[in-house]
Amino acid sequence: MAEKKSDRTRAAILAAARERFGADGYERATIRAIAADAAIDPAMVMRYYGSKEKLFAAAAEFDVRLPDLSDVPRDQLGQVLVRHLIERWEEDDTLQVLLRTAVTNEAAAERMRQVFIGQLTPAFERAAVDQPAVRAGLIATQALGFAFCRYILELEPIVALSTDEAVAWLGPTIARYLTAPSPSQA
Amino acid sequence: MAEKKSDRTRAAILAAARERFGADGYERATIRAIAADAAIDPAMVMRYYGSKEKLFAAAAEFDVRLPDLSDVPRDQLGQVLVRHLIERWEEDDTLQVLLRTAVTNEAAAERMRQVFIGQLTPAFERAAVDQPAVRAGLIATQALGFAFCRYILELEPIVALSTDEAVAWLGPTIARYLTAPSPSQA
DNA sequence: AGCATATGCCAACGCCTGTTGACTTTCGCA
DNA sequence: TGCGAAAGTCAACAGGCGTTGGCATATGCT
Repeated sequence: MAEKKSDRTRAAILAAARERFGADGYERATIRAIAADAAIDPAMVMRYYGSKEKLFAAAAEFDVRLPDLSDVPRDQLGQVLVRHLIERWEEDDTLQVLLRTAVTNEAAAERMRQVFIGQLTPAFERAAVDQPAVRAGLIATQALGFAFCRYILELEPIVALSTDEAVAWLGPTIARYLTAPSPSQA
Repeated sequence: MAEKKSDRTRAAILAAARERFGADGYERATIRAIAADAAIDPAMVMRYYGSKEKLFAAAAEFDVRLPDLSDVPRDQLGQVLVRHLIERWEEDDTLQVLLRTAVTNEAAAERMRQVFIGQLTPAFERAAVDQPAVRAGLIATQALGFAFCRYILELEPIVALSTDEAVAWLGPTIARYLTAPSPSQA
């Protein structure tokens, strides 16, 4: 009885929900379509998750899983961080869900803020970085912009980049946002 | 008869449409709400613009209006470009409309691609920049990411930046994307 | 003034949405 | 084998949507 019958249905619903929310955004992803993908009745979605909003909340759970940065050499911080973010991005489509929905859904926006400010800032504090909030914000602009162009807009030159090329291009940017003295020039 | 009565209604509809599309995104911005904002009947919107899609197409017209970059000193390119983009952003909310809608609306996404690849790339070509497409794409990631965090997500540390501070932070990034040799470090 | 045309309003349509409640089937345990 | 609960099905609801066509009003020209 460790695995009940209903658990698999719940999981199927959640997987379908993530796919639809990620592909269509919050409003265009309908309960009916999600249910059809999971091959069950729309009413089951309501029984298991209560409402579309609660289903979304469950589908948008995310942890950026930052590694410990305090023992990384200062001059490799950018590369390490960028590589982690990009790889985290591609192994888990939840961030694509958030990106696609945060634009019109306040709950998604709040969760995104929580990830990028609430999780990045304290990690930077622990790594003894000054002005951790501003730096977290700046890094968010580059990381989210990259994801937006690569996965949502699908700009050809950005889609074409390999992970290594992307790391090589973005690494120095992230590094500078992380370590450069306040408003600086080049 | 240079200015007919209907022209003002058309303009009122377009202004209301821009506001709603920019605030709510494509699907949540309803014809009825736009018409209410413009203080006219929903049927008028159809009469003047034919359909919601065509209204959107009219509301999302945008030109990035890049200045001529060929006579700007190489070491000021980043600052100049960033300042232009940010100021262009804030004087015209059409880009916010695009940003809010490109996520779920293919027409908006296509227009955004046209702006950032179709307008940036040839300008870089004229300024004798090598690999203009990749560089345009990279600059798009940083510019759009900044706008996304500042105007859509409203991340506090990014919202709090003044224009000058933003230029100081992003300028070197854009400059590097514009001039650094291919995949580089530092 | 009188008429044609431009402008605007109203009511309704067909469709799709999230959500609900009642009903049927399946399963696990005594 | 029975019985109760869990799991799944079905049809319908109320409301919002884009869109349409018919009708009233205002406008401008002769």
